[in-house]
Formats: sequence, structure tokens, C-alpha cells
Amino acid sequence: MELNVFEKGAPRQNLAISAYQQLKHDIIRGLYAPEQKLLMSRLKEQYGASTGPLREALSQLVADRLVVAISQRGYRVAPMSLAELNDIYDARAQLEGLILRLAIERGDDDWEAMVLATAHRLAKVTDVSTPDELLDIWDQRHKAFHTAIASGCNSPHLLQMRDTLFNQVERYRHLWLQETVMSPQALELKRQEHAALVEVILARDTAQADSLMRDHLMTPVPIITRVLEARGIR
Amino acid sequence: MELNVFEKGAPRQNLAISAYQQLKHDIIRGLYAPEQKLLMSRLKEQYGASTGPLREALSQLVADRLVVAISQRGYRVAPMSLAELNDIYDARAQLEGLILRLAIERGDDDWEAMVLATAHRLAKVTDVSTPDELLDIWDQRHKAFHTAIASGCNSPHLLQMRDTLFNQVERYRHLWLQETVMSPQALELKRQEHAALVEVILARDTAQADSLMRDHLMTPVPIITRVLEARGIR
DNA sequence: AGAGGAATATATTTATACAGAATTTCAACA
DNA sequence: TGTTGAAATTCTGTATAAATATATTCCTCT
Repeated sequence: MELNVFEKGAPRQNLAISAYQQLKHDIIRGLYAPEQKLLMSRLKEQYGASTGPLREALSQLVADRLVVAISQRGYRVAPMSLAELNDIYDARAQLEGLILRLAIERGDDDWEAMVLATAHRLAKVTDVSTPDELLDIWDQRHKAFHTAIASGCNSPHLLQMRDTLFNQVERYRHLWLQETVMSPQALELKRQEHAALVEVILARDTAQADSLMRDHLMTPVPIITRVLEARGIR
Repeated sequence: MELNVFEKGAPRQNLAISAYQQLKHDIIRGLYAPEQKLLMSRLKEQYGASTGPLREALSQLVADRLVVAISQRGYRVAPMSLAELNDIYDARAQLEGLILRLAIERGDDDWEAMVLATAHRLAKVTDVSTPDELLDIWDQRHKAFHTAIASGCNSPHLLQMRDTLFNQVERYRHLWLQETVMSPQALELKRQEHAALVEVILARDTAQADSLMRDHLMTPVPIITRVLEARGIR
């Protein structure tokens, strides 16, 4: 009998797909510098795939705006800039605000329950052991919390756009996570922000929720700005 | 000296790129039915490219959500449904509303000038000769008008999301354009809607503009619904 | 005889290796 | 210093081979 590693319905792994996932991961984590050339020969040995699948993976990363392609001149990691940082975070705050207002308008009881549940899981994350594990689990539950809130808007296409934008944000956001080592104080502050968010959301206070969400999303920008400037990126 | 056909910065033509553009065009124009299988062998002779470039083109169409890929089972044209129609148009109305509010808030004098200019070009489109040409030119200037309005928001990323969503809308929108043969009356009605939009936009009347824009964008939905139902799509 | 299911055959996707075209590099020279 | 022109590198596309899925045939059992 064959051993079936994959979930039912999940697409079986291609070289193109796995190369795409790994490359994306590595670019977001800053393994390759912005504007660095992505040499086929290097990628081939790095990801164990040949030109065909790799070009396919790179095409998708171009669509994600994490890579730029110049015909006959290969692929490069997309540049980073303060202008892009500001625009991405602004666009994200605007979009997330829109989605939140819709969610408050459209969300049902299941949605409220989901928001409460994910908020609770996030608040309880202080218990775990090592700092590395803490950061991983906190980030994962933090994403789940915000995704739960957004899901209330009930629009697959708006949520898809939110995802796409998040992919682009994540490269900048990673700089923030590296910088902020998640002190107990910072964690407690975030916990309070989230609690406040939950409260106004469940009270269906659109204006207040919108405002809190914006502030919550924009806080990393000054820190990331500092990091980028320190690296000579303007 | 080399002859340079292309704009500065515009990517030079690849087989992958031209195959992508043609395929996208053909899918939007309904040349391939929803869920129709896209056979490599057929695509190869149709677009004069071999598997490599074609897979690359198809990858990008998957990112555009115009094509779906199933591992080891090839590519299919993305399905269409009433649910998707409604969600796409809703998401678009919401996003366009958001962008319009920001444009009214942020747009400068150049923006106002551009809105007026493109509105004028659109209003003057009745003069041209054949009906086919009329539809082409009207559609082109109509897009330019709405793009000019949106550009005021001053956010490349929001405009990029708008573009992406518009690609997905266009397959449905094409059904509407085919159905509405652009009678002089319909054209006159649209002209009035656009004039009203320009007026409230320049008056910076956010609420009114938002409301007019929503109505303007949502009008095709009932007609497209009828067409889809007539084709047995629900 | 007809339905169900294994076994075979065909078709299709996926990956690789190679050939041709374009670009970049780098040294020689004005 | 700047330019020119080969050599090397790299990108782009095709042909081919391997893996996988789909269709067909044929056999068995009720």
C-alpha cells in the first residue's frame, strides 16, 4: 500500500510549488537582500529543481510582488524602500479598516464566538516555555485572531486581497519582529490593545473599532523605519 | 543603432509574456468556457509556445484567479458562479468606495484636472463612426475616467489591488457589454451618471460620491445574473 | 447477459538536458 | 579615461524522457 502523506484535497507537492513556498519563505525572512540577483544556477542547487519549475515558482513570486523580472536579465528580489513601507502599511490599515467595518455590520453569532475564542487563545500564550517558541506561537495566534475578525466581512475576494497584501507586508513586518524581542511589558501592552479591540467590536462600535485597529496596525512603522534607515535604505 | 520599440522600463516581449496576455484576453472574452480543460498540446499550437513558457503564463493566470491548477491534472479555466459574481461586484464596490473617499480626501489640483479631462473625453465619444469602434473607444475612455478618479488616493498598493480585482471582474463584465448593445439612450444615461459623479467629486461631497459610485458600479449585476442563469450557471 | 473490477493501453503532465540568443564581464587598446 | 570586442556567463525555448492520470479492454462473478 502507498503511504499517503498529504491531506485529502490538498494539492500534491510539485517541485514548482515547493520551490515557490521555500523561496517565498526565504525572501520574507530576509535570506536574500532586496534587489539581489536570483541566479538560476544557484537556485537550482539550493532548491533541487531545474529551470522549468524554478521559472514557474519565480513567476508566482513576481505576481506576489516579492520578486521582479526583467526579460533576458533574470530575476531579482523586489526592492524595499521607506516609500513602499509607508504605502503598504497605509493601504493595509485602510483595507483592514474597511473589512472591519463590514465585519461589524455583517458578522453573526458564530463570528463573535470565533473572535472571542481566538482572542482568548492569544491572551493565554504567555504560559509557554522558551522565548523562540513563544514568539512563534504568539505570532501564529495573533494572525489567527486578526483573521477571525476579518472573516466576518464574509467576502472571499476582500479576504483574498487582504492575504495578498499581507504577503507583501510580511517582509517588512519581519524586521519589526526581529527588533522587538517581545518583552513581557510589550506583550502585556498588546494584550490590552487586543482586549480593547474585542470589547468595541462586540459592542459593534464601528468608529471606535476602526480607530483602534488603525493605531494597532500602524505602531510598527516607526520602528521599521529606523531599521531600514540603519541599513541605508531610504 | 538598435531600434527600440518598447517604452523605457516596459518588459521586452517573451513567449511567456505574450502567451499570458493572449490567453488572459481570450479567457476574459469567453473564448474558453468556465471549467474547460486547457490542454498543453492545444495551447502549444494555438499560441506557438512550448511547455516551459506556457506553464509560466498559466502560473500567472492562476495568480490572477482566471485559471485553476490541479497538480498532475493540468489547468482549467476558473469556474464562474452567481456567488462569485455577487462577491466580486460587492468587493469591488467596497474597494472603489474606499479609494474614492481617500481620493476626495487626498486628491490635489492635478487630480481634479485629470478627472475633468477624462470625463470630457468620455462624454465626447458619441461622435465616432461604427458601432464596434464606438464600443471599443467608449470602454477604453470609461476605464481611463474611473482610473483617473481612483488615482487620487495616491496609494500604489491600493491601485494595484483595484487592478487585480478588475481583471477578475472583467470576465463577468464582458457578458454585460455583450448584452447591452450601447443604445443612444443607455449612453446618455451613463453620461448623466458620470456628470453627476464629477460634480459631487469636485464638490468633495464624500458621502454623496460614495453612494453614486456604488450605484454606478452595481447596475450591471442584475443583467449579468440573467445571462448567467440563461446559460445554466447558478 | 450484465455489472463490477483488475489489467493494459493511451494521453497528459512534469522534469530534465541541451541548443540557441542575449547580456555581462573583462582585458586590450586608443 | 573611455571604448571596443571577444569570452564567459546567463537567460530562453525546445525536445525528450519519466511519472502520473485517464480511458479502454477484457475477464470474472452473480
